[in-house]
Amino acid sequence: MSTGIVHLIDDDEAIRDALAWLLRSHRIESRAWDSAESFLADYHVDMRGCLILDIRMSGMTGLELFEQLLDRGCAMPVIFLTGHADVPLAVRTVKKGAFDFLEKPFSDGELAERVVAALGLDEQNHRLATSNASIDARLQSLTMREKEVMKRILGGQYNKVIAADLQIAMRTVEVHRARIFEKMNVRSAVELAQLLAGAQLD
Amino acid sequence: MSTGIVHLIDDDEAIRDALAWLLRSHRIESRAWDSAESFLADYHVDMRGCLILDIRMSGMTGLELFEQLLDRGCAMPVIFLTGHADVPLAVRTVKKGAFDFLEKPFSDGELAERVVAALGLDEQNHRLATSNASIDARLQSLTMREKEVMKRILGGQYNKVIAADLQIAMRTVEVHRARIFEKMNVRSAVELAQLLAGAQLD
DNA sequence: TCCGCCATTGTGGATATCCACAGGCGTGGC
DNA sequence: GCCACGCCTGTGGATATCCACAATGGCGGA
Repeated sequence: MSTGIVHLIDDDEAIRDALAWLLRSHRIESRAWDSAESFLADYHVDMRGCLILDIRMSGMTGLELFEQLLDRGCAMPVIFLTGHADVPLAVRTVKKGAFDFLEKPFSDGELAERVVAALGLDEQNHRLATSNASIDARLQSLTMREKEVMKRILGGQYNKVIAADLQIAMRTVEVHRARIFEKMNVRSAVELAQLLAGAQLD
Repeated sequence: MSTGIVHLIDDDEAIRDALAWLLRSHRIESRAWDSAESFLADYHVDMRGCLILDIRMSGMTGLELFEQLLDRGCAMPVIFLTGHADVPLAVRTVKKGAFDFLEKPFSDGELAERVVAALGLDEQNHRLATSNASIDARLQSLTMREKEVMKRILGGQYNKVIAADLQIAMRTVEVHRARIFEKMNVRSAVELAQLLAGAQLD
């Protein structure tokens, strides 16, 4: 069960109503916004779901909104609606990370299918982000010295070598190592390497 | 210095000549093919460079060629040329991995810029593939038992636990472990984990 | 001034690993 | 029949790690 909804952003009320109705008939919850500005005013990075953007709106365009969202670290998938065939624009936008482009007119089923896929991707991104945030928090809890030791542990160095490298006693390295494993919630250097390898951190 | 060239695939001789001339004026080497079929007949997975495909050709189309190449594990970037604005098609193809779409008419500089970027990506992909192939070869050299032991080493298990798990002596695990490290060219479990984490294997 | 935390160093001892050497059994290929 | 290889087990011993406990000094905040 997804906790995301579809954000409908279009300055044309008739379009918003039609889209909301269409999605409702597929049991998909949505929220309508009459401008990019009003959406941005309420936007926060923890928002879930996906966006349906008309590419051309008065005021801030769909593209400008998309750029803003990228800048703010938004991970929600974005589906563009366009009535004008502009291949270079579509290609450029998709390569920048837009989820999809839909050219009007399109069938109800087609839109619903894309939306379902987009919400699925949002769910997946959310799980990944949650996992990464947990790992990142653990990393933030390490002291500077612990980070220096951890870097060398991950480089495959023995405690004796780390001690020589940092000009401290091997016993000190042993203490740091134990603290690092405790804070990162792992039991060995291998587990630590695997944990960080599976994460995509900032 | 890239060892890749630009493969020009178009059934229109005038287009091929014009493109070749344009690229030559930018000191970019190219090879022309008058059909998708003729290119495929000569294609092999070790080919380097990038492709410029006209999307509509008599016989096998550019799209059909692209699908064939994906099936054959081709990693060379593909730039599509099209005279017809078809947003859904362009979006679908780019999401499948096409490097770019260029709509006619386009400027010389624009094409050259895309080609240079595509050749750069090919270079990067090649380095990655070479590294992965080396790692894969080392993995292939492991015996079945060694693979079983390695899996558990990477899972963070101690030798004593692996021994109990596989119903063999701990000394046996020690021997396998040493052989694994020798074949994979690492000195510790951490190095092994890092090696495999950095690789994208089949 | 006191307290908590970080960084450091140490003792003692158990467990895990690495290295070298040695040998047996089963299987498949020549 | 012989040989090579994989898998297995073992001895001996050195090195690396983990765990528990203990202590000191510096620093920053209350």
